[in-house]
Amino acid sequence: MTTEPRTEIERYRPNEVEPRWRERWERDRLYRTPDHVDGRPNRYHLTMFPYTSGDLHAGHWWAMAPSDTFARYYRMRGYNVLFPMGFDAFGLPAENAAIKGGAHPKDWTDLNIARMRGQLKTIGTMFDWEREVNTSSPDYYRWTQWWFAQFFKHDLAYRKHAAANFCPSCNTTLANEQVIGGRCERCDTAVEQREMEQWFFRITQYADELLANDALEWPEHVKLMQRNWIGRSEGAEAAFRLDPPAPDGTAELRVFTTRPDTLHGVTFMVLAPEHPLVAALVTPEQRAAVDAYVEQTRRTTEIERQSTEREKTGVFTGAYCVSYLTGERVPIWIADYVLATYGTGAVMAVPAHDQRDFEFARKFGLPIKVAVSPPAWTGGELSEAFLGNGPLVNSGSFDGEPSEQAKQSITDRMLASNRGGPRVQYRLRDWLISRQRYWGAPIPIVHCDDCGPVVVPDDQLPVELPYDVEFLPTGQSPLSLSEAFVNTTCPDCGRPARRETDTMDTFMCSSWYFMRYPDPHNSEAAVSRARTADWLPVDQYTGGSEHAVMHLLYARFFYKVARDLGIVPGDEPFTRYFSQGQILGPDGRRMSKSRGNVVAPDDQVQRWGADTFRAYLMFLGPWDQGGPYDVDGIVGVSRWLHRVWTVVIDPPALVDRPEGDDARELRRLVHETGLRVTRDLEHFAFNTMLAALMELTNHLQRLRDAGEADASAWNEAIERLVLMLAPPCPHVAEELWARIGRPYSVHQQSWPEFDAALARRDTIRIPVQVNGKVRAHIEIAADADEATAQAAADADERIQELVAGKQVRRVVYVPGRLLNIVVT
RNA sequence: GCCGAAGUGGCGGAAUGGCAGACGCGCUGCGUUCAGGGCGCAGUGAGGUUUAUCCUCGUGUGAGUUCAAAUCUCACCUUCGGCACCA
Repeated sequence: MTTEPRTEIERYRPNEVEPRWRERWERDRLYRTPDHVDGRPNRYHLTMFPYTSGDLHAGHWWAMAPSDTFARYYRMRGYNVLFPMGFDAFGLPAENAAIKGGAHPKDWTDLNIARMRGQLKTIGTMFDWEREVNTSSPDYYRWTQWWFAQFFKHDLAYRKHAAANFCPSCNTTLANEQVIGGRCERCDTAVEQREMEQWFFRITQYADELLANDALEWPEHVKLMQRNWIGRSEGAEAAFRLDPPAPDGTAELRVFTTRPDTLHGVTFMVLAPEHPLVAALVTPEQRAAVDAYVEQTRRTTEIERQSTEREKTGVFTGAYCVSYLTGERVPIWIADYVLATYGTGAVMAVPAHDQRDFEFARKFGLPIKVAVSPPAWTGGELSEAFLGNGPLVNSGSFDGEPSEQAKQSITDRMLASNRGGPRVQYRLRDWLISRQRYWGAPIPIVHCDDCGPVVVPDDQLPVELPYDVEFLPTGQSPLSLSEAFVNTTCPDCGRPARRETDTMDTFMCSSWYFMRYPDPHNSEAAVSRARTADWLPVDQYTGGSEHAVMHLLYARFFYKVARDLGIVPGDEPFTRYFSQGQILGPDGRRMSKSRGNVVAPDDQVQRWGADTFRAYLMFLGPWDQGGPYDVDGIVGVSRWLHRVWTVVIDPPALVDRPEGDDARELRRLVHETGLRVTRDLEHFAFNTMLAALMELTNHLQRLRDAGEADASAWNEAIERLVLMLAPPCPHVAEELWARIGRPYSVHQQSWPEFDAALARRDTIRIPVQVNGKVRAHIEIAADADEATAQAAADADERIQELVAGKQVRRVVYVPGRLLNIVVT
């Protein structure tokens, strides 16, 4: 292949092009988003804001480059797209950095924000920085506190005792992350569970509504995970009479069961070791064993406890109870497979029909009594629990009833005698929002000896986080050491009172930030009705799959509360959600500094340019899957952009030959590519979108090397290529747009229209199969009918050979796809 | 353990019932005075021999449905995400 000698052309220099355009865009406020633009409908795109952990890493680019590409595409489609950014700035790492001897959490965080904002700008996103939010700023957390007050006023916040991890040596509460194998990560001391009074939000009140997520345009697996997390189950609550009554006077024990039909198979009861009745019920002889077991349970994580494969453990309390329905007296045990946080914290054990109860009964020699007959059961011993349905046996007057019916009739009987009744139970628990930490929004409550807990009035918010506070672990929330903070007066009665010293879970800050962007500087309201009506709900949310359950569930909860307050439209915050996978280090493991596998985006940008890095991240693979970052492959994308540069600024000789085969094929390919790119963009298939653009570029390169091309087809191809390049690679697209003499800015142009009729091929090549194996190919008209295809196949020598002397059983013709001849 | 997802060349991946391996990396060969992580052309899943527009095998493992399975069904294995105080 000989190439005509050419004069030296100007090279593509991303590090010259990119900063120049970013400065221009910023100077022109190109990405400022007004609340209304005539003729452009509003559309709200949102990508999860980052935690202010320090430097931006490749994962941030992985999250933001595709979502920016998507937002830019919609901007070109004629929408007024809001695409804001901010910082999730409260949290444990800031405090850890401070304790390690670094800066104050606020200084550390502010420094990180400044650095990250600068780095984020180098991605070349269309974020409207005039709407930035920072959850640790008093202007923001004032309103987080306002939210708490709303929950409090609407009886959605309450206090109760709850356990927290506590390190007796460091004298501080620990996050789950800080507990390694039951020990403190800093000093290796065994971690205890310490009970304290904490605040909860009644998310369970919205459980049924949160469960109804069918209509959301979210990935099905995310909706499924949320439904399983909420875990609705219907069953019954049943009361049992304590015999004798507990020394504290308690007369009944209540349990939740999904199998009231098996009530006659109950042979013992099991309480969670933390159950409040345990201390009262235990007999003196059993006390030592029970105390030891309770202590042991405190050191076991909930995940371990739920393992169905673990050897069952437990201790007899010495107490008994009697079933109101059967009159049978059964022993009461405690075991860690029963969780205090689910149901009533107690179960009626039916070893014949529950595998965990079965294993427990086997181990401790407790009786196993069949209440539902397995198929063809002859009264023998079971080798495992029978979980199915069947006719009741050993169940008195209920004998013979099918279990589905017996569930109802036994529940009815309990209800009639006021000994229980139907009950719906959720796996979802109320949301514990108290944190015994410094770097969070203070809970706006004042404790008054006379008035009890009083919420701080709105006009006294924010309750400011004091700067000068000792964070060293003292066994108390750091805020409790600040006399100036703690001592106040009761907003109701004016007498001396003490402030709440716990702060709020940072998930609260991130549960409403998307409602703030529409009016981020409003000093009169957290969210203003007028602006939320303009923008909410979010049309497209994107973010990491690790947030698929908790963050998204909390945000939906907040939104429903906001709806009930009348401040947002609709019932759901995120109409569409796309969950991206996680980018891993080159070694296939999660990027972390300690592993030394962090891909620093700044280095990549310095070396290759932001557009190349953006495109490479999108080219790596499907966005919802994530995967390892292969450092070497980026050169391919770099080469591609250099090729694009070359074909645009140094075209072949342009001639007037619009009806030539080359021109027709180029035009066809441009429209085919455009349709592929458009479809792929709308499906978040950025990798195949870029592959399609590469194919078009390669074709243009071949035409360029051939020396000449039809002017109209070439110019149309180049213009559309640059327009399609604008969302994924905004800088180089802007530069090339200017170089082909088009008016600034490419980002204010419309997405081109592509025509399926122009993209169609006249003739196609399809495979001919014999018995499902490809044996030949035929060239036929794209819309050929079966007879035509059959005739073309019959004309093929190989097909003739393979079919000769055989019986044709069937011919399958899929137009445009294949012809399959089935012979015997 | 429970809930969810994913397993395809040396590597990232494409194909979502219809030609497995698009696009790219890497590698091999050829060409090019190519100093700026060059450029162009050809080849590149494994095996076979009659070297072809050929044959056989091949998408984690095992079974099944279908004219046709990477794709659907069942069972299993492995890896990843979440499990309520990391965010």
